[in-house]
Amino acid sequence: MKKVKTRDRIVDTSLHLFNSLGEPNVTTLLISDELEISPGNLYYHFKSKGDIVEELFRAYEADMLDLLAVPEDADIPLDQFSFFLHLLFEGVARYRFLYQDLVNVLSRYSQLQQRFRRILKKKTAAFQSLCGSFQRQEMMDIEPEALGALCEQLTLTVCYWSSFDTLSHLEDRDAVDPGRGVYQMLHLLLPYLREDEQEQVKLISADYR
Amino acid sequence: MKKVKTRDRIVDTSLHLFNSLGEPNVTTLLISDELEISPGNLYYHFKSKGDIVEELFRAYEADMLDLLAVPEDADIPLDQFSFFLHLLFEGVARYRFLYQDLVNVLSRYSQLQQRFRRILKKKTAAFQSLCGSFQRQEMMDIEPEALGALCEQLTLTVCYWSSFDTLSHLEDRDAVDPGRGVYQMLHLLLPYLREDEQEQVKLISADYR
DNA sequence: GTCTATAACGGGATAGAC
DNA sequence: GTCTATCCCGTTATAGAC
Repeated sequence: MKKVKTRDRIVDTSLHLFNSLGEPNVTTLLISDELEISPGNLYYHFKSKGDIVEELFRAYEADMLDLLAVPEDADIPLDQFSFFLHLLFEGVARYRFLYQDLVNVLSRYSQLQQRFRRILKKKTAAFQSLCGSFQRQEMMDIEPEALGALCEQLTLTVCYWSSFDTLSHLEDRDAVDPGRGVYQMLHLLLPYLREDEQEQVKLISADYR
Repeated sequence: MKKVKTRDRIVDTSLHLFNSLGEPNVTTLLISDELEISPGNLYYHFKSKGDIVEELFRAYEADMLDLLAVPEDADIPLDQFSFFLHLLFEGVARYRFLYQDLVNVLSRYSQLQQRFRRILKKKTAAFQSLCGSFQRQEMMDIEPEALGALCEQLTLTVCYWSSFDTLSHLEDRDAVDPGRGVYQMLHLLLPYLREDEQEQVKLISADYR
């Protein structure tokens, strides 16, 4: 029964507040209030608000780089792919505050820009390699040009789907369902799959509906 | 040679600054500075910064509602459709500050939320009707479920493409090219079109590449 | 490690002269 | 309509006691 360190509580609470209220709307005072500690105490652990954001970003970055290390020439089956999508959406949803006010956040913490872009590139590259795997397995048939557009579209959707979904369908910003995102992603892929695989994806995606 | 009214200059300059720096980063002082008028003068014309945003939003809303009034049962040819997309992207790009920090902006100017959502719905509905037209003309073949996913995807892309594109490819936030967005949209539609129409879209989209 | 108090700053907005 | 001066407030961050 170890006591949770204050530093860690600050990180957790900040993430939660950032996600539900938007990072710009969360003041250091609000964070310390929520934790029932003094503002001074918060600044003992982090020398600035930016440092909290930085720490959260580092965690996001680590999660993503880990997840996106897709083996270049493995045969990925469709169900494993949809599991991958699921993890991807969960990872993004966990740090959705980054996406909700992207331009603002990246402009105020400019050291994150490059790193963010690097992750974006990795996402597109991962989709390229996954589609490559599908093509080698003869599960997919797509022209090179359409492939480029598709992979960009998949990346866009990973980034923005949850914001879009929240905006257009829900009030409660704390309720996030990665499922609908996965469903949408699978539907992007669908038209380029062979008959059998289309059926398989329809079955998988029915669960996510 | 009529002199441009200060009020209008405030609106124009604000829009420009909002778009290139992000609305939260633009202070009323910066706006008045840029115009070489006093802050007090700005507040003579608008009683708050929010009122400037409100006015800009009203213009965006009017543009969109006008554009999205798609005739329900007309036969829309593909080239007209791509022209429509072009206008749509231009309209969004002109007010892109709204999208760049959407959650933040809508949370601070909450009276815009409903109206924003209404426009979003209209966009999806417009795509539904356009696809309906394509189906009636036997240019398109798509199952009802895939159609729903497609129209949501088109709406998502209209909203976020330009932010995404700027983020992933460009440094200069003032340079916006609606073409790449149109290209991406056409590629979403492509797999559901009949042979002949696919060729036609490929030709159209080649211009936008 | 944690607190209280407060400094320092910036941004939105107003008052009142011209 | 436009200006200058100023107020008010919220937010970040620090100093120094406990």
